[in-house]
This record gives sequence, structure tokens and C-alpha cells, in this order.
Amino acid sequence: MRELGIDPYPPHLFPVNVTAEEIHKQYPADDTLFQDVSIAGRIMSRRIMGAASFAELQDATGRIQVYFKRDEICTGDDKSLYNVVFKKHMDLGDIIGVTGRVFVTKMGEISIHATGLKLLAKSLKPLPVVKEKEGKTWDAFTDPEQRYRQRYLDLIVNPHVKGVFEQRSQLMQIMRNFLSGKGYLEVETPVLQPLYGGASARPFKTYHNTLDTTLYLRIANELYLKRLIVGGFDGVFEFAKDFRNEGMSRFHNPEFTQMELYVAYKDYHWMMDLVEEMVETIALGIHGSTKVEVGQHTIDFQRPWKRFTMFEAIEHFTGIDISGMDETELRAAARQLNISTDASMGKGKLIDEIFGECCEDKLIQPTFITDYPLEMSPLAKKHREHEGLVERFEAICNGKEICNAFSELNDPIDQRERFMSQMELGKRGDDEAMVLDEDFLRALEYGMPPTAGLGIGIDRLAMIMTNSPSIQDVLFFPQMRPEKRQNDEDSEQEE
RNA sequence: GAUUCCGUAGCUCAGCUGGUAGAGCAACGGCCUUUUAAGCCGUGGGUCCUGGGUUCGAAUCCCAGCGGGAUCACCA
Repeated sequence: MRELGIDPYPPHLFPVNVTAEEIHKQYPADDTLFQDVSIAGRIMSRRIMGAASFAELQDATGRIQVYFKRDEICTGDDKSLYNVVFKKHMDLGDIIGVTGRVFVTKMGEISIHATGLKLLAKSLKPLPVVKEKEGKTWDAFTDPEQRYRQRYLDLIVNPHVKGVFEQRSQLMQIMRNFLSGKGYLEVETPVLQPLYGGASARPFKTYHNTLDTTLYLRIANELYLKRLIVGGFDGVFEFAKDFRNEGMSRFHNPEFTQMELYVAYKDYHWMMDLVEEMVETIALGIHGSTKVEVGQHTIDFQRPWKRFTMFEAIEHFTGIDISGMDETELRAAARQLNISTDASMGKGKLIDEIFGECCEDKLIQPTFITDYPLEMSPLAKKHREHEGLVERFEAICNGKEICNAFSELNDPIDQRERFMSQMELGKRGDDEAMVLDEDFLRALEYGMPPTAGLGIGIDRLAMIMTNSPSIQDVLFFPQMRPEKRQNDEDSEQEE
């Protein structure tokens, strides 16, 4: 092509003045429009019939057909632009710029009658060709490994994939507007932390050369946001990438996004109202309805959501009232429900286990589960009425937790004791136990107002809102094993 | 981490109980001035994931490894 004097990667801008979507929306309702268009995109299909051809052009908004006629794009005697450049040297996947006018073909398809054609970027690799007609699809690009590893290809070839990510972006935008609109401040806190905290998980560990110190990638930002509440902000939130060095599944990626929110002078009842309102707003914003199709179910986010205490939920699904049981009785109840237990499990763990086995996956419609065992929640405030419980709730939806929240523990003495018992667990070999954060305790000692806190899994919520069965479908680049072991010897030598 | 299924052309797949590879689309060469999964004629294209083993002979059987999916465990 270079021999023909054509730069396959020209440097100049191409003056686009219209998108495929705009044309489809406004034409032919007003057929005086679009008589001098300039549009750019990728060639997705081509049908050549001698001196005339049709091609489908895909831009960021969609596809539009382009009609090329030899004598229209080559007005002089030199027909090589059509005969040689277009027919021989252009391929599916090439990015081109087209000028022309919009018209409707005999077959009734809105198309662009091209008067000019320019190659903007050559594609050297063949594109998977997906064809569709009447709902049937040929040669779909479906291999999950290739779709995730080469997301760019997936996005080119599978248009609905873009829609999923647009909805994810919309979700975050709505949430951000919702929270900002209430006057809360969006903040940023450290990803690299000398101590990891705010959740029970194994961290990624790294090292800072100049400081000569170990740092951890955050597993949560909770403790930093609460420091900001101590500092006098009434409401702070952060969309936080968190990192947990744990197993992967269709619900878990090593890095994931959580939105955490802390609001002073509120409690967990207040926070439930906020979550309902916020998620309902998101559903309405994305789908125009509180009802969302998810797999086999229709989930309705209309307020108010059902609220159960954990004990009520267990009684509802198993018929067993465990609220007054001691550890031995709980163990017997678990055995009766075919739940395996081991000696290390305390009362709280047993309750949590029973709930997880018998209730969680049955909760399809959004439901708040409240009042968790104290042992499982070292950062939550003790329940105002019930011994052994904390003021905590989770929202369960489609059988999965979508958020976790509590009245935050602001008693520094109680907090220190909770950390101490976590460290006991750590000594007994629980590698997910929390570590004591002396600076956080110091902050609490200055006094933190009563505060309600929330963590909401953005990826999980996006899965529900976009009807995606796997977290990999709502992450552009889900974590995969490295494709090739390159320079194997080099890396071994570095070790 | 455990179990299980899968890995053949650029894409989607076929290849039965072992005889060293096939289709459609894409590509390449032709014909065709409003087609739409365009069509018609012709051509090329594969370390059958990798490495071992069994065998006269392996894409096929066996073992190990790599990669992926699903389920489970841990967790959000």
C-alpha cells in the first residue's frame, strides 16, 4: 500500500461530523438532513458486486451501511481508489473515513452513498466475523478465554458487551450524583497501607524501597474513612479498588471495587433507608423501572425492602428458633440441618454458617438481614438491646450479599478489646484475622461521632443490574493467568 | 485448593470403536452497478495446547504439564 502512495496510518485528523446513531434516529423522518456527512469507523462486513459494493461501518454508537459506487468515489479516469485500494487492499477491520450523503436503499436500509473514502488505520489481523439474521447468529466470538484476554476484540465484535460497561459506568455515575447531592464528600485514601484493615481477608504485600518498609494493598478503606469522620467531615465516600489475595470464582476477582460511605450522627436503620433509596434510584436510572431481569428472576428494587433479623430469617427458612441457644445447642441444630461443623467454630460462626447454608441463596428479592453475631463484626457497635449481637445489616439480593453496613463502633476501649480478640484468632492460625491499628485507635480516642457506615460491592451490583452471570463480564480485564511464560529463564535468575 | 468438562484453520465446529485432517464463514484469484448470513467458480491455509508413553501407526488410547469453563471451598 505504501508503494501506492497510501499511508496506512495517516497522521491527520478526520473531520467526523455525524455518528451512526444520529443518522438512524433522525433519518428518514427528515430526509433533508445528512446530505454532506463525514463519518469514520471500522469495516465490519463487505459485499462487493463488481463496480458497486456495500459495507457495514461500525463507529462508537453503532453500525451503518455504506454504499460505494466506483464512478462516484472515482470521478476521474483513475479508478484505482475503488478497483485497487478498496477492493484489493481493504479488509474487514480496517478503520476508514467516508464522506457522502444519506439515502435509503431499495431494500429499505438507511445507508450512506459514499463520495469519498480514506483509509485511517489498517487492520493487520483478521477479525472474527460474526453474522446475524433473524435472531440467529453464525460464528459468534464466544470463547470466554479469548473474550477476556482480548477484550478489545470482544468489544468490537460483540456489541452488547459495550452496553454492559456503559451501564456499569451509569451505575457509578448515578451513585456518585446521589451521594454528592446529599452533600457527602468524595475522597481518596491510600491504596498502599502499612497496615491492612477494615475487613477480614488476606492482603497482597509489597515493598517500598526508599522507606525500606513493607506495604500492603488495601483490602478496605474503612479505617481511613472513619479517621476522616473523626476529622470533622459529616459524610465521606470513596469508590475504592480493593485487593484481596484469595481464591477466584465467578463472584470474586483479586481486585474489585467497593463504594464505602460514612455518615456522622446516623445509625444502621437510617443507612438501610439510604441504601433502598439509592439502589432504587440506580435501577430506575439504568432501566427506567424498579424491576430488573436477572437470570430466571425478576428482581424488584422498589422500596421498602423486606427486613429480617438474622434469627428471624433462620427461623423462617428452617423452622428453628435459635435465638436463645447456647453453643452446644447451636451445634446440634447445625448438625440437624446437615451442616458440617468443627470444634473451632464459636457461637457466632455457627450462626453465620447456618444462615449462609439455609437462607442466603433463597433470598432473591432485595432483603435486609440485620443484627449479626458480635464475633463476626469487630468494627460494628454492640446492639442497643440484644447481648451478643451488633447493629449490622447486609442487603441480600439474587442470593448474594450486595452490601454490608453497621452502626460504627466508636468506643475506643471496646474497639481495642475487639482488636485484641482478633489477634487471638490470628495467633490460632486464622490468617484473615484483623491486625491491631494503633493509629486508628488513637483517632477514636479523640472521639468519633456516632456514625453509620456502608460498603457496597460495585461489581456485584453491576452483575445484577446488567444481568451478568460472572464478575468477569462486568470487568473489562478480569484477572487471568499470564498467557505465556515469557523469558522464563530471566525471571528465574532474578529470583 | 478440590472435583469435572474442554483445548483441531483467523472465527464457529465435525472428525464413531487408533490408519498421520475436514465443513461453513474469513483470506487469496476471478464474475457481477442497491446488496444484507449476498451469490457463483477457483485457490491457499493446521507443531490437531505441550511433553512423554503404548502401538507397525496417535487428533483419537494412557500419563504428566499448561490454559480455560463449570461446580465446590474461602470470601465481597
